[in-house]
Amino acid sequence: MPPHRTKRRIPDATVSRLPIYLQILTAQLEVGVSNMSSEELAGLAGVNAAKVRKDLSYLGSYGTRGVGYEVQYLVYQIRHELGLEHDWHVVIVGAGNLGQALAGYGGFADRGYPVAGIVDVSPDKVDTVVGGVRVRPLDDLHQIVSAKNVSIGVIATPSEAAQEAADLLVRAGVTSILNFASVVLSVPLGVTVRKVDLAVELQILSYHEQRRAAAATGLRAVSGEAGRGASA
Amino acid sequence: MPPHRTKRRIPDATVSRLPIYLQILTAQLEVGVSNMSSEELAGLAGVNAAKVRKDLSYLGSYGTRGVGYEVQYLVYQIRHELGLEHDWHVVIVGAGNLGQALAGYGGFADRGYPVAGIVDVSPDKVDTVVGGVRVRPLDDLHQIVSAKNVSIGVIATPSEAAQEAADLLVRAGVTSILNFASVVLSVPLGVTVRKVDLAVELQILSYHEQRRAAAATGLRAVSGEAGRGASA
DNA sequence: CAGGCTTTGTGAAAACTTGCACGAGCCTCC
DNA sequence: GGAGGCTCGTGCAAGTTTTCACAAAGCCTG
Repeated sequence: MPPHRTKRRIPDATVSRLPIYLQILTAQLEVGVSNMSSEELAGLAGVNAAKVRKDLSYLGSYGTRGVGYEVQYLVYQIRHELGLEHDWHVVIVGAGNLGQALAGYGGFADRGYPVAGIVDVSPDKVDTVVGGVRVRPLDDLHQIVSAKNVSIGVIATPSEAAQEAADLLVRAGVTSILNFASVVLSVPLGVTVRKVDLAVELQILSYHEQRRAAAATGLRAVSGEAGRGASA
Repeated sequence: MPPHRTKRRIPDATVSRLPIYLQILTAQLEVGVSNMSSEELAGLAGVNAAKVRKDLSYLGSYGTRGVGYEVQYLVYQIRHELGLEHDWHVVIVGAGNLGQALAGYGGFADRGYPVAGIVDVSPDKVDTVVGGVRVRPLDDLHQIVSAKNVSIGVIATPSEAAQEAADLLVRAGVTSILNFASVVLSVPLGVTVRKVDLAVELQILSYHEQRRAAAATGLRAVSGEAGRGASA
C-alpha cells in the first residue's frame, strides 16, 4: 500500500461525535478553560474517556501526556477536520411550515451555514420573505447553487415531493442533502444524505417506553427481578 | 436461564430501522400492495436484503418462504413492537421559534403523538396559542404530565435552558426525552434521551464535502486514483 | 406428487465499534 | 536530575452490527 491514501480515514462513529466535542470545547473556551483532559471532556460529552482519546487520536497526536489537550488548538483541529474553516452555503427546498422555521431560525447562519436561498413550487409562496430571505421559484435553484457555490441542500418539502426535490438538487450540483421528509431518498453514488425524521425519533422513544411498561407489568406479575435496563 | 426473560431483546440498530420499514410498508399497503419480499423492502429502504430479514426475524418468523411477507401483518407486528397501538402524549418545553413550529406542524398528532401541552418560562409567551394549544406556565408541567399520563417530553428551549428543562421533565415523571437543544443532557438511569441537532448534521455533511474537495484536489495533484468514496 | 423455482431464516465470517489496560511521555517537586 | 504522579496514545480483547451463503420450506407446474 502506498505511504498514505487520500488521507487517513476517520471512522463514521468518530465523525458523528466530533461536532459534539467541538461544541463542548468551544463552550469551555468561552468560559476560560484552556486545557482539558480526556476524562473531563468525556464527562461533558457523556462518553467513555478512552473513546475520546481514540477519537481525537484520529486527528493526530495533539494531546500532552500528563497534561491533557489544549482546548484552543483542539477546536482549531476539529474545525479543520470538519471543514468549518469557511462557510458552507445551503439552499432550502420547500417554504412551508418547516422551511420557514428553518430559514427563520438563526441557527444556520450563526453556525457557518448561511442560507443562499429558499425555493418553492407554489406561486403563493414565491416572493414572500422568510428569515430575511426571499422565496424564489423552483427554476432558480440551479442559478442559486451556481452563484453561491452551494453544496448542501435541505429538503423541507412534504414527503411526496422529497424525491423530486432531491433529484433537482442533485441535478443542480448539490452533493450533500439534509432530508427532513419521511422518505428514504435514492441518490447517485457520491452524494451524501442525512435524514432527520421526527416520527422515527418518537417511535424509537415509544419503543423504549413500551418496553419499560412491559417490564413493569412483568415485574408485578413475576415479583422481583433486579435489572433496570436504562439508556441514560 | 428461565424460558424467556422480560422478552427477547431487539438490537438498537434494528429498532432504529423498524420505523423506516413501517413507513414504507404502510405506504405500500395504501397503494394496494399486500405482499413483499425482503428484497423489495430492502430496495425501498435503501439497505441490504439480508439485513431486512434479520431485522424482521427479531419480531418472529412472520414471512413465508418462497413468497415473502404479508404487508398488513408485518405492519401490525411492527406497530405492536414499537408500542404504537395507542397514542403517546407529548409535552413540549419551550414555545420559541422551534416549539411553535413543532406544535404548529401537524405531524405530531397525525402520527399518534398528540401534544398534551406546551410550557414556557416567559410570561410573554404564556397564554398565546400555537397549533391550537395554549402555552402554559412552567409550573403547570407537573399537572400536564399527570393529567394526560405523558411519558415523552420534547425540549425546544435554548441550549442554556435545556438541562434545567430536562430536570423538570424528569421530576415531573417523564421517562423519554427528545432533545432539540445543542447540549448533552445528563439524566438519571432509566430515562431515554434522543438528540436531534441540526448543527451536528450539517457538520457531518460538511465533513464529507470537505473530504470530497480534498480528494478532488489530491486527485488533480497525484493524477489518477480509481476509488470514488461515496455514501449514497 | 416430484422437480424446479423462489425466498425465508439463520449460522458463521467479516467489519466495525467500544472499552480495557498499560507502556510512554511530560511535568513537578524535592 | 531522579522519583513520583498524571494523562495520552494504542494494542488487544470484547461486543455489536453487517454481510454472506446456504439449507429449509413453501409454491407452482406438469
